[in-house]
Amino acid sequence: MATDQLSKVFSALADPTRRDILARLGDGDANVTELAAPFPISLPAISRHLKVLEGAGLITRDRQAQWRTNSLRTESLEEATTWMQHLSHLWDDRFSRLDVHLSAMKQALENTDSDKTDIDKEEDDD
Amino acid sequence: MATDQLSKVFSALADPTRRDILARLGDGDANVTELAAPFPISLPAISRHLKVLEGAGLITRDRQAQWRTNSLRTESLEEATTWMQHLSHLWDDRFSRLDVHLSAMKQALENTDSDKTDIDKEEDDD
DNA sequence: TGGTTAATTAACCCTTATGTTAAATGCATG
DNA sequence: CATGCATTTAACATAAGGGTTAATTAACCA
Repeated sequence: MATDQLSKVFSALADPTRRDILARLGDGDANVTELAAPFPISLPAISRHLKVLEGAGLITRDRQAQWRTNSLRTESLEEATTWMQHLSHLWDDRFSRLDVHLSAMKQALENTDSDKTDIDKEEDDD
Repeated sequence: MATDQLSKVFSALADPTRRDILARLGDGDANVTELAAPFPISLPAISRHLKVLEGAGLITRDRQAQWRTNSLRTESLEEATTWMQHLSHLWDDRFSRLDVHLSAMKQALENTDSDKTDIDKEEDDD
């Protein structure tokens, strides 16, 4: 199993179901049953996915009554993003061909941060 | 196995050895033996890691003679970074709404003598 | 052709991941 | 206190991941 946090984060993000869950949480907190609804897999499976996300620091969970509210937490995500950008920049520094592409992409994102649709479009639920 | 590209990328990044390899490639192209050198694992293991990285589109490989030059390729990395940033922004957007609420509450708390960080999460959000 | 070097593939082992169903836990309430 | 609802844990099956050593492929060179 992944021992370091970065490995945990990437490992957590490697599953489309978990990415879908995160995207949904980006839209607002939700409990387990609500999160499970759109998926064809069992509740225990979702419960375990949530545990993985929590272990990666990507969500926090709050027991309220018999419900457990799940909330997005972006610190870990940012840590991972930073790592990736650092790598991109290493490469850019050597060849600086992708630099324009990257900057444009970043800028585009910053300009449209209220665009809250279709994060995860590859939908791999079999 | 991960079928979609994004899953493959994150899955590839979930392994510290593979991340180390990528970081090293950020410093310049290298062949398999060179890449394997710093690691305590066998050459076939490294070879397989490289295959995973290639499958995720994170490196390209070029057979030159009996050597295989491995090069970083950042497009996939950027795709993944974009996904993560998008998610972060979704959350930031939501959080900034919450922030107003928090500031108000903080102020209220400062007016009283309480030091508690007992902050309501927004519950009925949509 | 045969030898050397670089890298991969094959066959195997063990651990982890992901799913299932059934049982258990936690909590609210009649 | 029994019942119901939300969620987790247990026990299990199976697939995938990552490592090993041994054998194989590929390219170069004498």
